[in-house]
Amino acid sequence: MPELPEVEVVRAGLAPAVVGARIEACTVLDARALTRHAGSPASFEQEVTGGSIDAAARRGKFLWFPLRGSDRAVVAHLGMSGQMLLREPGAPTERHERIRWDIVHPEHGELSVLFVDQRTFGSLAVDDLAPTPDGAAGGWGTETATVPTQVSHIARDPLDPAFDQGRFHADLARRTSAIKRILLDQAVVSGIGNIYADEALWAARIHPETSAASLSRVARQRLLDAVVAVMTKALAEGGTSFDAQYVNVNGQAGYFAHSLEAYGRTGSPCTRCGTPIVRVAFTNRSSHYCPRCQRRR
DNA sequence: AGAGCTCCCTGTAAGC
DNA sequence: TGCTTACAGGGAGCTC
Repeated sequence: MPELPEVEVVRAGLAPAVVGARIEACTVLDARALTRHAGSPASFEQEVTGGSIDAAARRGKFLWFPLRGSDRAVVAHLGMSGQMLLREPGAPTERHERIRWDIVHPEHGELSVLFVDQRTFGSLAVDDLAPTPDGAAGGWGTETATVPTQVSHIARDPLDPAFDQGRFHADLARRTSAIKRILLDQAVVSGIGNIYADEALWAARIHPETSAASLSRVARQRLLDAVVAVMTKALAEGGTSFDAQYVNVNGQAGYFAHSLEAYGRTGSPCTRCGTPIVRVAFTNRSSHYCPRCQRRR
């Protein structure tokens, strides 16, 4: 499932191909990919066609592509199964392809950008860009201090140079919910999904059901450091280089799977203490943790 | 405002 | 073997 490291791999893979490119044609194959778009599929196609992409930006799990001279951007969220793929022009339709752009890049020539999404939780939309309240760049991949209105409520992610550590500490100290729920709240800290939440809690030796407010400042910082460490490591292992001939930008997870310590390791020994990792239900999801290293307080 | 729940969707895998 | 059910889960939106 694409979380921050996977989405960043997609952003970094797309950037050399799409920044500076002009969208010559846009085809919506499935309107369900436009659930966040305010207008009709025809209006999406019309507005995107002819647009030139100025940047490939990301905050948390959201991507956006500012359109030149318009104060508007195409916003993309991959949901659970979304992919953005680069293909040669005229490439056959993918099984779950929802939207396609035919672009022309001044250096790389013609390419197709495919939005493919099996479970349709992802979407594209055209949205207004609004100034950031803190005046810093909107996210990775852009120096412009704007962010799409759909993304404005999303907190900066922990890898963002303008991430507000003080606000992170204050939010955790104030919230009484389980720390895992708070980690997954994109308005508190963005980019974390179920996998990296479990990994960071394991690394910081914190039980997922611990009340956020009960954590000491030291524990909060240890957790934040763990989030940064696990995401940085995942990103480094997933980094891919741009291939001008045939670019395959793949949003699927899995490359980091061999490094996982908690997620998906139910019954396997904790690599720190040997105790079997347990799995418990958690708000329609699962939590994986070591019952010995991550004692409930 | 915060907490906690449902819903959206499809493919895979486990269970009977 | 074939059907049914559980499960994966991001984030909007709802109620209390």
